[in-house]
Amino acid sequence: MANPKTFKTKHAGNLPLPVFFPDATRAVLKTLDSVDIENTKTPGVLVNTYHLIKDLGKIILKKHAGVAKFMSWQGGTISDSGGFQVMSIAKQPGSKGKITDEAVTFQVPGQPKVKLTPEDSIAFQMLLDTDMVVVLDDFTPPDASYEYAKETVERTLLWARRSKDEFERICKEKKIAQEDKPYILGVVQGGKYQDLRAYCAQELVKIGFDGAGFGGWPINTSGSFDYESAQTIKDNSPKDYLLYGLGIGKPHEIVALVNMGYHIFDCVLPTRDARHKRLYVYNAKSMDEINVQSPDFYSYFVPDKQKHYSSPQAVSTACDCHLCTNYTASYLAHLFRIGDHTAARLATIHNLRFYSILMEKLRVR
RNA sequence: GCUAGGGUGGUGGAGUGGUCUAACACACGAGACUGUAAAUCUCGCGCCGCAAGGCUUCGGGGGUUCAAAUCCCUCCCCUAGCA
Repeated sequence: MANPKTFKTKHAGNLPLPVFFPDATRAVLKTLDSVDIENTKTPGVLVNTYHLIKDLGKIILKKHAGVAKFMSWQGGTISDSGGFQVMSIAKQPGSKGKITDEAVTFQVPGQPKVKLTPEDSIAFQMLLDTDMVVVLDDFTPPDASYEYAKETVERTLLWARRSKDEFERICKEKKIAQEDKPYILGVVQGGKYQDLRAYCAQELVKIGFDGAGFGGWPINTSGSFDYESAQTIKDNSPKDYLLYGLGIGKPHEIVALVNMGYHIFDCVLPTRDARHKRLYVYNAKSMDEINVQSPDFYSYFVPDKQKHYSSPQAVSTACDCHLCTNYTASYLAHLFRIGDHTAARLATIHNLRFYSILMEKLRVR
């Protein structure tokens, strides 16, 4: 039982770990197409069960042999279960969403009501034909009481067992060979309560998964990153487990978790920040000088500032992305100021390349 | 030169006697964003001050009034039309 070194994919072979998969929630990475994503040396993307079940539907998917082919994507894919939407939609104050042991119901005004059971989520993810499927989980809110956190853990475990059963049932029904099965990930809830985290992780191991996800909100109520829970999950997982920081995170947080032994990450930050005019830049003059283990290895660069209006420099000389090799910071500032969508595209490309460089640097340790 | 309409903050533009540092918007500045209901949201934006608060503004000058961006006189400037 050795530490995993690669992530097996259907379309891109074995990807060296660790990996960061940005979020193409609705089978598109906002502002980019699949060729753009590939050019940022991004190895894979995450898609979302709740959003695709609502927007895409099973019938369309069946004609396209999986979401990767549908979006003409050559890299790896992971599907999220809809577990995050249990928190971001169903548990929002005023939401008409409902969570029971049987299922979660999402209701966003103006959008179709979606009811999702753990079995539905797995079945749809198998239809998406991704390289890793994730069990539906009951998200522990960051401010949850011990009693409520325990309730979410128990429901998460209940759903995990049902998800695993459904997974095996479908694999058998479709006669999927052992080596062709996608990875299936259990998700650890429990919030800040370490005994609940440990219990949840241990029970998931008994059910039998390929890896464990650090679930819930990774930032505690005082605003700092919850490394303690990450460590507890690591300590209660088998050596050969894939460890996945769900929705994580900022570059220095990823570095810390990779150092801890985590392998897989996804996050909206690089793409959303890019659209919000925040670019990540290495504090280095060239790619070779980047040292991601140093405390302040990166900074934010906000192009839409008067001081950059006439800058003839590239955003970063330590970056080989489409933006940095072809355009000046001044031109990017101009595109943002006039509100042209090309600005968001170029910034997104840049931030994705920042993250792919980060993971490259973390691989050659 | 005559006639008419105008001159308000970094910009566009409200306001036509008191509750005006002056709506709203843009621009500018600061911040947030973590398994995407987010190409979004929050805050600031005359000057001094941490704040309470104080001070100064509506082309220039003068006047009327308890009170003027708002009314009157005059000068300067802009736009359109006519000479």
